[in-house]
Amino acid sequence: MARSQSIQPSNLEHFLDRLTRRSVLTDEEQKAILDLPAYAAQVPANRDFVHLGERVDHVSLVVEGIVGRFGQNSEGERQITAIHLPGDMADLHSVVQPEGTSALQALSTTTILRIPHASLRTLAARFPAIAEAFWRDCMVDASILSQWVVNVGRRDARARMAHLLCEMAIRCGARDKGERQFKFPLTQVHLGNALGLTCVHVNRTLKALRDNGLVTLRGRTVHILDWEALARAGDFDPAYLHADNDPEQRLRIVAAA
Amino acid sequence: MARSQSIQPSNLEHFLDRLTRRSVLTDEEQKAILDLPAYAAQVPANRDFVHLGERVDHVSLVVEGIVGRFGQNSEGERQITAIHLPGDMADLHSVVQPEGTSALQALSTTTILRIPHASLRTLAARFPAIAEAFWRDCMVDASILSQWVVNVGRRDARARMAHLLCEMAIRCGARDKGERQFKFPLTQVHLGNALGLTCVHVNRTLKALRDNGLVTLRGRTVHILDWEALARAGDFDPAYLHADNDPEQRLRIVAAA
DNA sequence: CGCATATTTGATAGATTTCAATTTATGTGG
DNA sequence: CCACATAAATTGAAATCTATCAAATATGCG
Repeated sequence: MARSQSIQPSNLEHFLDRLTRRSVLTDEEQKAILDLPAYAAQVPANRDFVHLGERVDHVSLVVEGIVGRFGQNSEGERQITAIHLPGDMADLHSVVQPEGTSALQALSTTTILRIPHASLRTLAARFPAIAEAFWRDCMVDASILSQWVVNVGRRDARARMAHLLCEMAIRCGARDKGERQFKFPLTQVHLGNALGLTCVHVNRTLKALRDNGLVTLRGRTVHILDWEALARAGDFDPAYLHADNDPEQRLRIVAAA
Repeated sequence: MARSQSIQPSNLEHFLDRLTRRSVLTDEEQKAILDLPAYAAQVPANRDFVHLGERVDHVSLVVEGIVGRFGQNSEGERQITAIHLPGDMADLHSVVQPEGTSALQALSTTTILRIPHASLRTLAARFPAIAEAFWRDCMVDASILSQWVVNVGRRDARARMAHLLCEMAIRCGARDKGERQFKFPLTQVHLGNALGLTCVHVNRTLKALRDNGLVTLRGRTVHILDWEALARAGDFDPAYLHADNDPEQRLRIVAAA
């Protein structure tokens, strides 16, 4: 089982960055977030650390590695519904809705920070602007989820794969022009679970993309050889990620104290 | 174009019901919600009333009819990502994230109430518990969306259809034992857009379900002939709808004023 | 080095789409 | 209430995409 230990909350900074990219928080509010109690845990690849139907009393912040949120059908076949990278709260929604209807799985060796609901709720109650930032953060995830449905429902295997790789490139911060590369340690089984495909077909789809000179996936890293072509193949428009760091776009409903 | 007029906010009661089924609100908070300004509009079937990429300054509450939220691929093929019934706020998320990445379409002749973001934000800022209830409501939608991915990604056409019809039966309140029926005025094209199938295959799938004595869809109403068998065929577990009306399960983080 | 896991490939079956046509409902004006 | 126009539902045949099954090869890890 995953072991826990109390640590300094310095890794909360990454999460705070994520929040302040889209929401406006005062220094006091930001400090309050950094002061949250957090308990680190190592999770080996392919381990489920939140199970289907489990009611949790904490959220899981991804510090290192990759986490998949998933549901499954009656035959136990998994469908990954979200991929969470370092800095993401994998289940922030559980703060207001702790009865879980999906589960969390480490897709690679992962470090998470567990943060008690109780602490987050105290914070949200004391600082309405933090509750607002949490809400907004959940809505960004929902926006991504919504595109996920479009991807799985209305694109063929090639376009699905291209779209996912484009999304991951942006979210992993690989935004340089020309050749981009980023670490992405998923197996082809994981990719199949994410895209609603079998791993055999994932393999063939990747081969086709590789043969076309669009992208290679070797070992644990993705090399994007032709970003324009990949984005076209995947019908990719990054607007839904709300990743542009424009301070003008940041919102705050609640007045500062 | 849809015409607007100011009306009494009595139709907000249905929305308030939806909120208080899962959140705890004081009388004052409830009254504040009912006092929201609202502008009614009629929308004919198949009209888009929020367009892709549009930035809205109001939310749309469904009063009558059925609304679909959708995205689309580069060829304009639509994928419905959520179906909203009377009492649902189709885009409550836009309060904290107004840049839209999906659009709204009337799936049948529909009446909506437009409620300005400004009013909702004032309310959320003044009553943190209302912001919390809004957040929670959005999370219920996200939970449904998550299952939608599982449905489209990991079930065949028959199971997909069965699952959707089960979900709609519950959400339409058709919970009587034995034969259930409910109004569901979608065309087979709409069903295809919801399920990631062509309308031709929708037709064949419905025929198969009908021939098996599970369900019929005639005119604008669904008759469920064998609920158990349909739920089994659709691999349906209603937990994700969070529809059980157990007062014990209602949450409130924020202290009452 | 050797086992376990992951990737790759081939052949075949099955599911879904596409294209095209026909039939059936639905609504509207006379 | 009927005739008409339109939208929706239905059906068939062929093409395409994806899954399934089975096996071989590669890779990583202790």
